[in-house]
Amino acid sequence: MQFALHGFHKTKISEIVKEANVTQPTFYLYFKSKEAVFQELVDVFKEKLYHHVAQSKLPADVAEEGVSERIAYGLRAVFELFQQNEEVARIGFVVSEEATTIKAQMTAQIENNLTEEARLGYFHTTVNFDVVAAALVGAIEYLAITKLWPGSHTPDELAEEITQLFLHGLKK
Amino acid sequence: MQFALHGFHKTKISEIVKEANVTQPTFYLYFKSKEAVFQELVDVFKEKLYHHVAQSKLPADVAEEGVSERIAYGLRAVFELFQQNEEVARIGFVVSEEATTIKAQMTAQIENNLTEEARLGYFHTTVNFDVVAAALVGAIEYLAITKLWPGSHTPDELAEEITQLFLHGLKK
Amino acid sequence: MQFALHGFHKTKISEIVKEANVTQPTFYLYFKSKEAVFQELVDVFKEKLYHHVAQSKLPADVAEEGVSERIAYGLRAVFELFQQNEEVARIGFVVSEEATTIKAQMTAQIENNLTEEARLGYFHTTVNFDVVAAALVGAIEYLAITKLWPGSHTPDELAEEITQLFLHGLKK
Amino acid sequence: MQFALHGFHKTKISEIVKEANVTQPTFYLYFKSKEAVFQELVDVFKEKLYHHVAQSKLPADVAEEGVSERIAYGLRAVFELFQQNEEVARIGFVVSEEATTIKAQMTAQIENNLTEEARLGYFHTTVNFDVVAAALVGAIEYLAITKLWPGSHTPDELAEEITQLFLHGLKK
DNA sequence: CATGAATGAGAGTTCATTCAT
DNA sequence: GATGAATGAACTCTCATTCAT
Repeated sequence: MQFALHGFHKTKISEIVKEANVTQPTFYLYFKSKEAVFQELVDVFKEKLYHHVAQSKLPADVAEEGVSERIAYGLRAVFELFQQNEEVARIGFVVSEEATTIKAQMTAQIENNLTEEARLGYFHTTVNFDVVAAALVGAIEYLAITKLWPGSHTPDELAEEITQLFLHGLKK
Repeated sequence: MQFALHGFHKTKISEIVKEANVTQPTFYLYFKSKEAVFQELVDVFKEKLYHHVAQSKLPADVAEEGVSERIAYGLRAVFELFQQNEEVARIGFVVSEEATTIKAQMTAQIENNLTEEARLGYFHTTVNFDVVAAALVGAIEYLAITKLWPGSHTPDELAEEITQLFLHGLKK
Repeated sequence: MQFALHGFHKTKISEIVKEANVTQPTFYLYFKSKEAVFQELVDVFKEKLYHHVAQSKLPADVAEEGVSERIAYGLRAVFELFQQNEEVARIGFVVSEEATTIKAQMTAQIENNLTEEARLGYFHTTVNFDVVAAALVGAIEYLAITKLWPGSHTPDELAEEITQLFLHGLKK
Repeated sequence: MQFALHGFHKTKISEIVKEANVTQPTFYLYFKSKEAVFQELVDVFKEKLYHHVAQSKLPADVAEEGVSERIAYGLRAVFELFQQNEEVARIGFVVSEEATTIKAQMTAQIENNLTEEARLGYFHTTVNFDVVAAALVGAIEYLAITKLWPGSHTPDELAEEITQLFLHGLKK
């Protein structure tokens, strides 16, 4: 899909329809406008993302030793969603203007989770969780772009690495 | 600057000149083309970034206990650069097409530094440094956008938090 | 065609399309650019001219009394080409910048022919054939403009007159 | 002078003033408009041409054997004018729109002279003098462009060649 | 007298969008 | 339901021309 590759402005209707082997008027038979298709794609992603995130919560009574697993699980789920819906994720998470909002929401949710878990005593509290959450979201985005979508790393690998890093750090 | 806010395509010469209270031909008195101004801004940022990064390297003979300091120092330097050159950084690091390349180079450099330091025995080697480096760059970008530029956090705070996080992790 | 009348610069797309009763974008539906259309017209003329000139050569074994005929034939062919393709000829031979080159090539070819024929002893050799060739090309151009295209003279008449003049001169 | 090289439309005021080492407002101190300068140059040429032509008439009682001389003399005078005033001649005789009119007038004058001389019995009357006159004017223009201004031939050489050609032709 | 700085008017071009068929 | 053909509106850019100083 052209939008995912070139963003909104560089994507021309003429190219979209050429790729789809239809004519321009046909496009307007199915979509109200260029903006509308784009928005629809963003909405599809949002739908998927929210549905996914809602389902990816592990039960609340996870034991201490399960925290790492829980985090890895959630990350893997996100990366898998991104992998299986690359185009739509690229649009909704990277190139659209709404991406800002979407990422903000995701950040808030992560911050919540972390705070909750910290309250349960799993983490030390020398860092601010809003910063950590933002760092995580930024990391996820850039890893998707540079490691996941090019195919050099699997969701599993990335989830493991990031979990390890964010839980234990680099220091020996 | 309009470019920093809206990117290249949504930024119209007509808006730029309206903001500057001049007419369109005046723009072309000072700049060769829309593309040229944009590229010049990107170049200015690149220049600053490379110069900065080159200077922010601590001496190689830093003692073990200095590693944390070294990393915090480097991060603070980057965040300060971003803060003092918000517009140009936004353009060069976020909205330009060259941003991809610029971030890739920065990632490579960070990976190098980390690998070197790991060889000196400062870090454990259970994570891949290319992933860590990418995670760091992604984190930096998103923290700049959501915490630094809105003004809620200082370069110092962000550098401290991120150093803490990346060195020691969240786990108690 | 506006180009033939006003040349490249004074011809505006807005006028072309007004003449054709369409809007400006329609122009770009059929032509790549203003420059491209113009060049295409020049190329069409060049193609025609070269093809014509190549074909208008009489056999080499023409008898002495045939030389006059040969020249008249060649001239008539050129004038006919100009008459039947007035617009394109005007563009390619008169108003385009490439016209200089095109006329230079034609001059060279005529010079060749004359030199060859002189070597066969048909002409006296008290004139330089490069000057004669240039004179002929200049004459052809200006006669086309002032006598042929306005319709006051036919290709045949012009060819006869010029042949007569260039072979025998005015002197009694 | 830029006009002579590039014609009216491709010549920019900005280039003219750069060449003259003055600023654009200064230009408008001395000339009313771009068009006005151009027209002034054309007028200068016209003035020179008419003055010249008026003076270049040999006495009417020239003897038979003087006709050739008379023609050569007139041609040489024209070529000399063109050589000594290349820029202005290029403008007035080649690139301006008025050139058409100027050449037409010159053609008419030449036709007159020829007709007169023919009436005196110097020429045979198997050619139409309007065609001959046009051919001569066309030849003069193109010879000036290709032989005189590039410097390969002198006015004298060109005048001799053309006189020879137009009086006696090529035929042995 | 000369100029630095600016502009009105208009050029070519592009693109999302829509009729008539 | 689908399209060939067309367009309104907007864009970047240029250039002859003119103020305020």
